[in-house]
Amino acid sequence: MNVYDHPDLIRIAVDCIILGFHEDQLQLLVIKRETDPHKGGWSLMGGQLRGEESLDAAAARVLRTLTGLREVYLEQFMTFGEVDRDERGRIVSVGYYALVDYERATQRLSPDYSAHWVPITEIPGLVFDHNDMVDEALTRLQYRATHEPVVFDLLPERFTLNTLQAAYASIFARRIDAGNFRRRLRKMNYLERLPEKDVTTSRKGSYYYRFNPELFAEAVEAGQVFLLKP
Amino acid sequence: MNVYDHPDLIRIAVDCIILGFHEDQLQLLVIKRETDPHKGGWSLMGGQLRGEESLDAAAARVLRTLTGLREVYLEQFMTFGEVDRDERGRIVSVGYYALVDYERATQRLSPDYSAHWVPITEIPGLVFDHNDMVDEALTRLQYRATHEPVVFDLLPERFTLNTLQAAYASIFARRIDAGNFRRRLRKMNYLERLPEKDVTTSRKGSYYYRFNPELFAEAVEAGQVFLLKP
DNA sequence: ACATCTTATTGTCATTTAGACAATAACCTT
DNA sequence: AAGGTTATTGTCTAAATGACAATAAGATGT
Repeated sequence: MNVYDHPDLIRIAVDCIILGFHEDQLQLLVIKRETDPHKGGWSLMGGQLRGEESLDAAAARVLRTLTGLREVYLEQFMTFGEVDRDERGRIVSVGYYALVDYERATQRLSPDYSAHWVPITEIPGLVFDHNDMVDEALTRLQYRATHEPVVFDLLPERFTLNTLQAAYASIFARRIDAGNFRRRLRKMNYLERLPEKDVTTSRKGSYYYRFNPELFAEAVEAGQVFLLKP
Repeated sequence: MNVYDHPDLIRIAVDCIILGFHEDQLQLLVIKRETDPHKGGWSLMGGQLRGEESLDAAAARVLRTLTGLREVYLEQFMTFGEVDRDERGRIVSVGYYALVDYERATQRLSPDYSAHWVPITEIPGLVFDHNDMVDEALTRLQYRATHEPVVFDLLPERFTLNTLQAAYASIFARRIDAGNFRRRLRKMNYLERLPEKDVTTSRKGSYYYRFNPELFAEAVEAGQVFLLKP
């Protein structure tokens, strides 16, 4: 049976705002539409919900199809249901955003969708209501990043505090005072300083750090909350 | 055509967490199911999404059907899509919560659904995943109430600061220091003190206040933000 | 009439946090 | 050894927070 045989039925889709961090900038992964309408237009990666999978599973599948990644941070943020949002018919779309490691995602990227990373400051016009989706996703990310340790999902296992600062600066689109930022970080004893240094950016080099989930769980257990304003 | 003829198709519904404020307590409006499954069980008010209406419109319709109210604060907070969340078949449900004036809603309440208010501290077992929905809605309300002036939608036009404090206390399920709370309120010049007093609770009586949306708009224009932590 | 009670309302104070900025430290280059 | 660059820590002021005390405004009872 083809869903197009029943035009009065409403279909459900899932769209993914896939975010990475590269060159001190938050980056969005977009694909190029292969079919009409809007053939050749920039689009988010999405897919129709299947009968046997949950919404979360559908979002994970869509993400996996494009990037090959599993076990990625995915958060549902909003569902879009305007009647005319998609000229192909009535499609309600559940929006998810994903936080991925840029390098890992780029390595395994499927060649089937003409995917490209675009810096968050230069998002092009996207098809349908996808620009609205991106805006909503970023708003939610800003909230989440201040209350939960999700930024680390954007970074590789080892990162410098400068990189962390740059990630926050990009998420909130504002400059951050390094001194004050580090003062707050110093209270988080689940940030482990590693012996190695990154010497690519300066002669002095800056220490690598690592987010320790076990230590964080202990801190939460002890009543400590993650709070990192920009 | 009957949707049941196509079991592999997924239906979309909208469920409303309708909240009011009464006797110093946040209250939830629940209905009694008239049909199986779970006939006689407590449920949220919901309804299926129609082809010609948006999600927001569907939520407004569902709310209006039960309470007769229009122009109510409604916010979509989460969509629920577990495969087995509803034994009637595959139904994805978009959750909205509504903030209503308890008295107004109670007056116009439809008699068709055996609706009842239950205090938020004594939510009974609800059908399907409706208890999860309520939890999520309250979490979102807590966030929204600290960042936007939505509490006033729960109160009548005129209210005392004690009532306002009680509303916050109930939303956040914790006691609030009256002195500190009022100090923060004093900075909000869009809270108009009226000449009348409420003398039902004390001999001294406490002034009625009113939220002035125009003044608030001006304050926002001037860069002021609403922020009211519990 | 006056002390008294209850509740509303404002004030005080110690502690913490935010934001701007200066000072030091580490390390490489010349 | 000097100088330059960046990482890292420290200082200081203003503002916010939280706990609590103090005052004010009526009405009531004697």
